[in-house]
Amino acid sequence: MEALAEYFKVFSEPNRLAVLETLRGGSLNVTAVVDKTGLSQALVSKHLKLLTIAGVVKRRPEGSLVFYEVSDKTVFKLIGQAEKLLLATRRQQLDALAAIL
Amino acid sequence: MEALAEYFKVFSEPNRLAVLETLRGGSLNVTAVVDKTGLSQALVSKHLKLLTIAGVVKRRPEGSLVFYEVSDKTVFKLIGQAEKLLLATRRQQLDALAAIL
DNA sequence: TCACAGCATAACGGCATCGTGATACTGACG
DNA sequence: CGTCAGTATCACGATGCCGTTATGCTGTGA
Repeated sequence: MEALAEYFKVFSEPNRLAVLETLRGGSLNVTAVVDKTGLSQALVSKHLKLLTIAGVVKRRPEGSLVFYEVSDKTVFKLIGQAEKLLLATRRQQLDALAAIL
Repeated sequence: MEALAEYFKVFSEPNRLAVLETLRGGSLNVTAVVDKTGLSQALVSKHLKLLTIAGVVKRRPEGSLVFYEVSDKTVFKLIGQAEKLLLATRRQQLDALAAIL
C-alpha cells in the first residue's frame, strides 16, 4: 500500500538512518545529534522533523533545549532484520555467481 | 550505512511493493505481473529489473517467457514487521493525541 | 531589556527517479 | 523467412527530495 511504502521511505536515506542510529542509546538534544553525526544543524532538524511526523521519534522540549527519542525501540529490530536480509541476499548473489564460474 | 538505506529504498515505492506482492504465491512471468497489477508493461519491467539487481528477485527465462520469483521469502517477514510497526506507531500517535484532548 | 545559544524554517539549485510512449530485441511457430 | 507475442530499453517531461545558506523564533541569563 501507499502508507507502507512511505514508511519504508523513512529509512531509505543514509543521513536519516545515521540520525536515528544516534538515538539508539537514549534521548539526545539536537546539538548532540549534530555533533555525533557531523551533519549540518539545518539538515539534522529537517530529518528529525520527518522522523517525528513519521512517528518514529518523539520530540520533548526541555527548557531551551529540545530532546528527541525513539518512540518504539522495535524499529531497531526492523533495521537489524533488514541488515540481516541484505547480507543473506549478497551471499546468495555471490553463490549464484560462483555457480556460473 | 549507505547500503542499508539503498536496500530500504527498494521497498519505498508503492508500485514496486505491489509487484513484489504479486510474487508472494510463487513465480510469475512478466505479463502475469502486468495483469495482476494493472501497471504498464514498461513500468513492470523496470521495477522487476530493479528488484533483480537488488537481489530481492530472481530472473528465470523459460522459452520466450521470463519468470520472476522472490529469491528469499524472508523479505515478506520484513514487510510484515514493517506493517506491524507502522500500525503500532499509528496507535501510539492516536494515544498521544488522546492524552492531550 | 539585550544578547546569545539552540532550534526551526524558507528559499533555492541540483539531482535522482517515477511513469509514459515509442522502439528494439528475441524466441516460437507457421 | 516473416510475423507475432513477450520482454527490455530509450528518451523524455515531471515531480520530489536532498543539502545548503540565510534568516526567524524562543527561551535563558546577565
